[in-house]
Amino acid sequence: MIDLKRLRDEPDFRAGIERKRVAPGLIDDVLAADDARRRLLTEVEELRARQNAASKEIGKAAPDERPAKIAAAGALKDELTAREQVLAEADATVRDLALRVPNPADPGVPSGGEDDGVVVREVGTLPAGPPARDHAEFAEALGFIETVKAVEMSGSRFASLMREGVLLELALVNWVVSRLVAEGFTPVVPPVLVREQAMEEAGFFPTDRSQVYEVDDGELFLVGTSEIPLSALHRGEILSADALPARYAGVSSCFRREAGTYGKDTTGIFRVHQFDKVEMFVYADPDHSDDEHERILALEESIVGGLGLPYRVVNIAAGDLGAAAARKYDLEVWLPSEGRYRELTSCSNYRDFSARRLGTRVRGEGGNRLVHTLNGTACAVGRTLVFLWEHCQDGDTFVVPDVLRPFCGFDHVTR
RNA sequence: GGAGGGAUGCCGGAGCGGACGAACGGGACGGUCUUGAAAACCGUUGGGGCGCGAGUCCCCGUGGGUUCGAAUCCCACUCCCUCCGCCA
Repeated sequence: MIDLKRLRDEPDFRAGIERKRVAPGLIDDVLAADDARRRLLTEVEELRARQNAASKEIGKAAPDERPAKIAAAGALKDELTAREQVLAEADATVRDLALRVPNPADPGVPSGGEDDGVVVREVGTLPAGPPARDHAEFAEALGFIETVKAVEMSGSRFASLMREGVLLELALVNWVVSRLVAEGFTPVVPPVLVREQAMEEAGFFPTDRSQVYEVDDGELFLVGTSEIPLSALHRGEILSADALPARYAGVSSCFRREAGTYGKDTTGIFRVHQFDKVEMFVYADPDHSDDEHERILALEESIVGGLGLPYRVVNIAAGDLGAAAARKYDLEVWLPSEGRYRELTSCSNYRDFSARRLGTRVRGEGGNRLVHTLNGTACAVGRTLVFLWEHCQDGDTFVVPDVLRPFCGFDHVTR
């Protein structure tokens, strides 16, 4: 959620919001509603102060004076109750509006939408042409995935990973996690079922509710990313300054309904309802979150680059950032069968947007401040396999990238 | 799944419906003393909102309720503990 005080006081803050797609008038509506709310608040608090004082006197008063004083206090109370109701409505109005206001885009973020991201750099050499077989065909042929029975039992966008495909998945997870541990990340296998409250506090509800699977009559929800449980790790806490940065590496299955993607990426496992992912999540000191962001980006690059995949880094434009991110980089990898770059990983700086609802702060000299939170994909396993299967094959043979060989125990697969 | 007990500040632990944002102990921090340290002694020590400020309001697991007044009474929920049953 947004900082209303900054929205009120800092023109740049407002400008950053307006660079995202916001309903016209929303910002003015929030400000007006907040103004009304604060006026009511002052009024109610004055009434409360009088009511408190009146009640206190009753306690001290002589027994014969009490009935009159209780009557007077009762009258005050009725007035207070009425005003409190108006205040509660004003509160709700402000909250509803405020929740719709996105985090402002950073000054360094390009303006525009989906097509206006700026390519920061391109790394690696692109293959001359398309692969002998696309990832779906190749992986089916070599027995790495099974889709027919998976679709029969679970529906479209489900697949089984099989044989060496499984060993490759485990190798990827192992390699990536061990790298992150070496970088100071604490590995976590979190719950993938969470309560509605966790979804709300992580900022996924109500916006992305339609993308989420419900379980147990709506008691629990399957997470679409371990960002959700990782963000809950310090909810409501005031961390000591030396606890930051706190870096976590979540390993989990992720579940997404992929509503509204009918017809997109229908073959293979590029886009599925269930996949495994290693996710980075960092709680950072507000003064150093930009450094952390660059650090996460560098890690993502070294992982994708380490696998030998040609990629480019895109500085995502304001309109494409989503509500929470102030800045976001995507790593797009060349997909030979489509002859274009497709998103593999990304990393975002949420600043204090998410921490405000989570209530995660740092203890500091001049008072406690909200932490900044950042997240980034270390390895979206299934999709990484897609790229590897297209880049490291000749039609019948899959060649394992060097870095994974110690983790999977073979260097190629032929069928 | 059934039966009972509990949730208070960094920790432990009190708290007849009015004097409680909360005793007391421990810890931590600052100071005195000391060559240094320990001990002893003195002091400080929760969070949040609104307001230029004086100040004021809110928070004793969470959400409601009763009352002039709730940490204290009532209801619901969550979590923890004990016992029984079941179980990878």
